[in-house]
Amino acid sequence: MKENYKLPCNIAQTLNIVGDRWTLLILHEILVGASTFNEIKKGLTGISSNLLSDRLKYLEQSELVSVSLYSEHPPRYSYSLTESGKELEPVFHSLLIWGRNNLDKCYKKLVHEACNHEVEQTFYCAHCDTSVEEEDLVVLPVEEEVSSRA
Amino acid sequence: MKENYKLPCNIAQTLNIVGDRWTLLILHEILVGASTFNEIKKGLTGISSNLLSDRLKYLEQSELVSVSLYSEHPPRYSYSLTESGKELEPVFHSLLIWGRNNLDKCYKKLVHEACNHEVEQTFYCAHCDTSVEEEDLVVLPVEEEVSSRA
DNA sequence: TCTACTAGGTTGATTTTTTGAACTTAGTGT
DNA sequence: ACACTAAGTTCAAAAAATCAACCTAGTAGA
Repeated sequence: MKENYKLPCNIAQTLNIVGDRWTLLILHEILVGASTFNEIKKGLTGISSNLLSDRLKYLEQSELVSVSLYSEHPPRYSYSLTESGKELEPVFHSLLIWGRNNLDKCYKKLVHEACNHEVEQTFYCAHCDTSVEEEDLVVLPVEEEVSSRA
Repeated sequence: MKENYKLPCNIAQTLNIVGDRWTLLILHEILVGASTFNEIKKGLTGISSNLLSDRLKYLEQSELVSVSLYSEHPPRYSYSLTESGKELEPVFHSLLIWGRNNLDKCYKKLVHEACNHEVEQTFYCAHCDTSVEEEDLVVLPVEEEVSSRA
């Protein structure tokens, strides 16, 4: 396995998997419905076949994408996201919202289906059953889960 | 300006700014407190001086980072995030949470400071004053804001 | 049957990015 | 005077991405 960033940080390690050029966009394309090689390629103007092919292989190996052969003769493949892949949705949403608020030209917005109004991101603490603001969050080291169970 | 991805998509356009190798990690490093060139460089094992220098210039030009000369003689600069830069915090949080749930080896977790329990991401609709689940969200095109004000 | 076309890629050359190491300039500390 | 730090710059080499052409297998039409 390649090891781009050698930093003891979730973000760096996550970016080692999804941070390469085109990778997040490929995953997003599959998330929004593209399922065959050419559908993905058509959705991503400018990507080359060999790169898409390489990335799909890497993503399959990383278990973010699963591939199924839906026709043996001729061979036809269908790409879909695994659970891990689907869990990237909040990442896409946060990038979309950032773009909405900060890009000169933005294309999409994220709305509450029921009322058609735009939403914000927040955090929820299941333990306190309350919503938590950015400023009440802390990033803590994970120490092999010793103390958190005691 | 460079134009990597030519796609009509917030995510692609956002990644045109922050999607280059090392860029998100540089922003994150500044977010968590690094302020001088060498502090940033020390936090990011493996980055080379010229790349860090290039990225900082690009980020300044993109108005995600602001630079101030805090000593004229010798010249010493201090880097900090602009409002746009700080708004990337939810992106970092969502990457951190993804890593927490999906990496083999993870280093950090995001907790509610008051109770020390981990939080989840949700969305909040100000109009309905309610929290909205992933499945009740839709991505809609932004059309020069004609209909949404009427 | 011949031709064109689609899906799903592979191959190889060229170009662009990154890395890596050395060097610079200006000042500090001993 | 000498070593050392901050904040970079310069240039060569290596790695990654782009681009265009090619390939295999099948399908559709004339």
